[in-house]
Amino acid sequence: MSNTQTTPEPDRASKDRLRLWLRFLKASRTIEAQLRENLRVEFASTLPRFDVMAALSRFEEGLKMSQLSGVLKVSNGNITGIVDRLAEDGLIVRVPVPKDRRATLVCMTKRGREEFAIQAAAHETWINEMLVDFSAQEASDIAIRLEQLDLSLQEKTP
Amino acid sequence: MSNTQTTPEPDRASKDRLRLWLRFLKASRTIEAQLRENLRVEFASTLPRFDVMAALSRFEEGLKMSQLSGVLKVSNGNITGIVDRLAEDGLIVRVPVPKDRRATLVCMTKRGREEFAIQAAAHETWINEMLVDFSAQEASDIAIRLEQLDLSLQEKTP
DNA sequence: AAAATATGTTTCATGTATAAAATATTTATA
DNA sequence: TATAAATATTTTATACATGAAACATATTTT
Repeated sequence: MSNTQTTPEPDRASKDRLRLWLRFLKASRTIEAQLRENLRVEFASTLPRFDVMAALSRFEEGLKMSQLSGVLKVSNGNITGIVDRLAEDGLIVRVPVPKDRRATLVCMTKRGREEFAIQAAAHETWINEMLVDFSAQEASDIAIRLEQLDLSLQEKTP
Repeated sequence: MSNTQTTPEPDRASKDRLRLWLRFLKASRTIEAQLRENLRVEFASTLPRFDVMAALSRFEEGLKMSQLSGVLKVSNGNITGIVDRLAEDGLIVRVPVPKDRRATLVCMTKRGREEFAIQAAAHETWINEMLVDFSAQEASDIAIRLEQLDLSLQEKTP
């Protein structure tokens, strides 16, 4: 007999993990696509714009550009354009940082906060409808499992 | 007493589902970012290119542009550019469809198949390492659960 | 204080991504 | 058989997304 213990089992687990990832990716993309569509149709907005507003809404005192890209884990250059457009729309403002003329602080405007409250409520409703098959318990269980996963992934790439 | 049964429980489940989605998205983005980085560094390629090759490798006889965008669930116009570049690199070819001069069939070249085999093996290894915390059983269980989710999502938006 | 270095942001080149309009061709209809 | 409707793809305009280079400003070193 050939490799009865070393090769078959690792290979099996590897295939199952790959399958898990493919399903994971598919579900994630389906939900994201629906959210994008909803944001576009209902609010003439996009997911990146929503993400930036969501991040800012959690920091009343505002965030610097680099903090924003850090929190959202997107590149620095990317944030510039999104912030430009949100500022044009009067939803956020760039405020100079007193002690550091390199940096700018990005804050929500009153209109931005009002607008985001509306969009966030709609967003939660959309998610709730899409994930209605998951009970509160199951949702909570998997969320915890994913949190562990994310922690282990962070350790691998610091 | 006020809403003891109708409001509190649905609200609780809604919050848990939202939390699940946020964790889901975060994990998905972390893994995707790592895959993108790996593809870029190891093969000077990208995830969309890999996706197109993966789709074509499952259809020996090739796919039409519209079938390709259907399988990958991305827009028609998007596929054009990706296929352009893969064709320039000699990994795929556009073949005219005999009976229909509007359509073109996209097929892998021999070089494309060889290259994809290498990349797919590396891809499986990367995923296996990232998801090593999941046993074969757990991976399989969640994969099935996600398959059900995706089915229910397809029903909602046909 | 001048020079080197580090930090914060934007700009640049390139590659996805979308929806909508344009183009080309096929098929159905009148 | 014209012409209308349907199908297949590309083009266009706009918005993300990245990494790298350019800039501006702060901080540290000598």
